[in-house]
Amino acid sequence: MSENENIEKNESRNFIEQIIDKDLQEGVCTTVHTRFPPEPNGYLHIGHAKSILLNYGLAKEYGGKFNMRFDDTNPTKERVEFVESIKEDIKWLGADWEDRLFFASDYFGQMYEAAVKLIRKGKAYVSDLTAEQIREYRGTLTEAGKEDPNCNRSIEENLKLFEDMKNGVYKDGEKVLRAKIDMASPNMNMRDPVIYRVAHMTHHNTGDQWCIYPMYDFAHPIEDAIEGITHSICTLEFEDHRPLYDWVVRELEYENPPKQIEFAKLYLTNVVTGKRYIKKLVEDGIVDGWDDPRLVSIAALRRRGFTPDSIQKFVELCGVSKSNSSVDYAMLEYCIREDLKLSRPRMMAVLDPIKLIIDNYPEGQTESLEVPNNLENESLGTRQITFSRELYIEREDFMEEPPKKYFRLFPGNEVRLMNAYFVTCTDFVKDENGKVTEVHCTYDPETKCGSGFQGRKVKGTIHWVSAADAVKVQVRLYENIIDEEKGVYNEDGSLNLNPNSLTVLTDCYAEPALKQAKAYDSFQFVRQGFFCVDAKDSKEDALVFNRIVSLKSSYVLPK
RNA sequence: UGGGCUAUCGCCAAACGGUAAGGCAACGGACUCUGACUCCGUCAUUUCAAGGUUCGAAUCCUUGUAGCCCAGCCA
Repeated sequence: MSENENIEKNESRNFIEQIIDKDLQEGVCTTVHTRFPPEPNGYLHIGHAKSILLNYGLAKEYGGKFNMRFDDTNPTKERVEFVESIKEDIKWLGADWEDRLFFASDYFGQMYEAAVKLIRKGKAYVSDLTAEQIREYRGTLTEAGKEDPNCNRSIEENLKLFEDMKNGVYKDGEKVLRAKIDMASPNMNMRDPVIYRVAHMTHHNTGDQWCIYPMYDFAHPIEDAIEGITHSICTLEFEDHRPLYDWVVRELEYENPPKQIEFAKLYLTNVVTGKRYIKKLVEDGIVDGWDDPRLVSIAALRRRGFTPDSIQKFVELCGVSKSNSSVDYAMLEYCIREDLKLSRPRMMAVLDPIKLIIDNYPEGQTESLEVPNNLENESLGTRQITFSRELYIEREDFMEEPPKKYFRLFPGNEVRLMNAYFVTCTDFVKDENGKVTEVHCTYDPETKCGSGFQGRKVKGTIHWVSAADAVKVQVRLYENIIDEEKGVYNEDGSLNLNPNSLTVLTDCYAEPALKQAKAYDSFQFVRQGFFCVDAKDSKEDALVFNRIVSLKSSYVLPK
């Protein structure tokens, strides 16, 4: 049992694992069966990933099962488009529901029967009250509610009325079925909650078969019980609903009652997940869709270049608890760097080019150099790159008047061109605006990479691409979409946006091997960061790279 | 101010009456054909506060304080 192994390894177990351990030990259950139950009313984001991976991970850890279930009990909000995108995202994350893909709507018949059972037990009644009246009768946080005038209808009358509801006799809102619990409960959820409402609406799954739909609080425990879910894991805001969840399970007399456990949602600092905010960002043209790489929807993370493994690792690192918290975005960055560091080729690309001319390198001459794709991972093999007289280097790798501790190119200084030769800066050219347009240098043929040259050392190594061979690409740099200084929201409730969240560089040069790159392929651009071919905008002859994350750096260029 | 929940390092998070793990971030230093990586070191005498019980308290008790959630025919 992996469960015992974990205990022996003395790994600290989160509070949910501790509950499950205890349940297993005490025979409350003999297996573990979890589920991820989204309503198909939007796109999944990083917060959902935590829930998905938690539920899936628990099932795997205990040798149990994991179900995929769409909680589609409210046709006004749900669309097939979302069920498809959700399935795609979950598969991509790696959570495998095998053959257990379910819909709450598959159980509408059983839910109807369950409601009838409650009526027969005198535990539910049909109410004529309007929505406003129900609200008034409910009381407030500090005052008890009042009895519904219909709460003492006979069982026969309730049965008839409920059947009429089902048969379309009533218009939307005209009648509801309420559970008969306690109008004076300090828990608002227990004040005779509505469990069925009339809604003449076409359902994405059941079409026009039903005109009454169960409410979440009634439907969810039934769904869990039918599927044999042992541990129904949800987020903190449902804590107050647990007494109702337990009430439904008890009144319906399920044999192996599922247990609801609540955990704290995952929040990331300075990100936007609210549907209405993202909708506005899309409408305002600030982002180019729900999968804009600055967003944290699963689709956006995928497009940005995050990997399922990096997200899995991130979720693990965050842990599971009951305290509301907000995890630093840096933790996510750490996880993706960890994943790509050894697994991706390290290529050279110049994002802000300036020409470097090697005056003592013969005009027209080129040479091919074999370079490893990843010095720390030999299995990635090698590739050929072309060296020539005219190269591009980063503009910030040259300074006319360098500050202290500047190891790069400046007049008289020698640096290493990565994978090639040492060069010494001899001169530079400026245009009429004083902008440097080219840098001149000489190279030392003895210092060739791989020659074993030990004569002297240089402090700086810079990257480059051969001007004649380079492929011109577009690179998009991202920053937090939120301006970190002042937090996510402005005083008026609008988003506090970072105006520099997107930088598009159209004049970048990459080494020719990158021409082969396909959508979602990712690389390290040496000294720059990790980059991923944009799946939406990149074309074979017009490559677009997203910067997934920069490399860490302890050096800041003085400005 | 009715009910429910939560407070442990800048950010996550262990510890379950036996003397504050770990990770991220940060900061030193070593190494380096990436100012990266790696390595080594530093980073809570104290757990929201104040009292109390105990040989011993982050853990138990008392009284406070702060934050989150609940008055949908949403989930």
